[in-house]
Amino acid sequence: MRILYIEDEKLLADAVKHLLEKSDIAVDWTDDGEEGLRLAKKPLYDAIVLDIMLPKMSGLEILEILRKSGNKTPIIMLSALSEIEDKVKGLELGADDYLAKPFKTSELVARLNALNRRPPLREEKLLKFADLRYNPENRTLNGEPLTEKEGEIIKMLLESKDKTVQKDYILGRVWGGDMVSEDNYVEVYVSYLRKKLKKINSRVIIKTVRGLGYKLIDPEAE
Amino acid sequence: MRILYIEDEKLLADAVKHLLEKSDIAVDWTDDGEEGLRLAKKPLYDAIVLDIMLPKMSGLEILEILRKSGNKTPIIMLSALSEIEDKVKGLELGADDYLAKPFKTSELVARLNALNRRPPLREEKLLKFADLRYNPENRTLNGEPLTEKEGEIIKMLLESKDKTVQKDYILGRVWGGDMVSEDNYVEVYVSYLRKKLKKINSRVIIKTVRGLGYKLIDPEAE
DNA sequence: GGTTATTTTAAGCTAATTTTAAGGTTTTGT
DNA sequence: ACAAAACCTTAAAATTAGCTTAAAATAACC
Repeated sequence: MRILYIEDEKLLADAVKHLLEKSDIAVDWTDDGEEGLRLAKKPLYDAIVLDIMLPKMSGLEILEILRKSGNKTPIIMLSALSEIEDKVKGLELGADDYLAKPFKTSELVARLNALNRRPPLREEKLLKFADLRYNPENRTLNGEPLTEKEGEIIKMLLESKDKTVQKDYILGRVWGGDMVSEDNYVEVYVSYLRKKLKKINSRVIIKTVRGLGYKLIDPEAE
Repeated sequence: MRILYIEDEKLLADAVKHLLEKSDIAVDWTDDGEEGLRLAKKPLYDAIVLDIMLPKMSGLEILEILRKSGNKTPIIMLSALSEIEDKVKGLELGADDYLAKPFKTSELVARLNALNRRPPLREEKLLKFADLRYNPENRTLNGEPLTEKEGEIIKMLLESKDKTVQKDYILGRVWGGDMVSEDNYVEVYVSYLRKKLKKINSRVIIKTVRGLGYKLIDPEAE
């Protein structure tokens, strides 16, 4: 197991690092919040141990930024016993566990192991509309695999529910900005998507809004 | 039931042996760590009761050697109440239970019986999916030995069950963070893994999700 | 220090996806 | 109704991602 340890008390950090390494846990340590955040973004760690009081950038800030960017690495917060408020805040922001200082290293080891025994609990973020379920994780629409462009487009349509998505907007988002504006790209892929909707027997149709773009329609609604 | 009891306090050992035998538990006793290890390797015992403080070789060492060699005999650790660190370490190394000295023999009897009623806790460390069993302890997939990288990758796939694991994520975790991004590493090893899946006649296939990563599929599910 | 196992590098190959292009259909304005 | 514009569909060509192998480099082992 490899963890990132962000802590500004060097003496404590050294001791903890040493003890964790005896328990076969590799530790990368930094005393700097910004540096910590940079490292934390790499998909390298099984867990992050995060002190709340840090120079430059507080542990809570780091936690918040990571979670908002979709990072789901298990995080254990550390802080002085008094800072109860922080505990609540931390767990709210998506920390996985909390340990008050001073703590026994064995306790930390036990919690790290506990965290990593259970699989990382990332929630399913399925996009839904009528009888459609799009899973961006593996790019499947009701089980049917989509290509990258197909996926991008259906995602935009699903995110807008039954609002119209402009063709130019799709073009810009899916094919970089400086396209030699080829509306036909979008048309080709909408055509492919319609074929796949038929294939999976969905009742949803992609309606063309002439001059504007496309929108999803559920004929059974209304 | 027959157990191996490794304990250097002869007086205590005699008493415990006597009492256990009255509860219909056969006891082989040794006061020597090395001798104990030799005996423990025989597939002869339903359980091993292991004192931590031993001459020549500590109980934790014995435990570690046994578990690393794949031995799954249930083990109960004994130690003085104070040695809390040892408790954590012991359970981590794969001990099945822990008893602080001094203890009541009836308590030991109860725990031995409990251990032999439930299947060895060890099982849970195996990663399973369909007909696959991966043992990270000795890095074998249904008995077939894997290399380190192969093991890391199959572990990640197994931990994610049938979710897609991104190629970049694998790259980051298996080959350090700042790689000269070589997707081909992952491709080569996935290829090796597929060869091994065929070799062990598993029905599981590693499906490619183009542009994203890989996931395990059990064709017999669905 | 030599042998074996593992990892990295590289290259040719295959298959999937994307782009291009052309001909057909529908809609809209006059 | 007719022409023009917008859109649809399809298939082929082009491109890209991924697969597989084998050889070279490195690490592990005795």
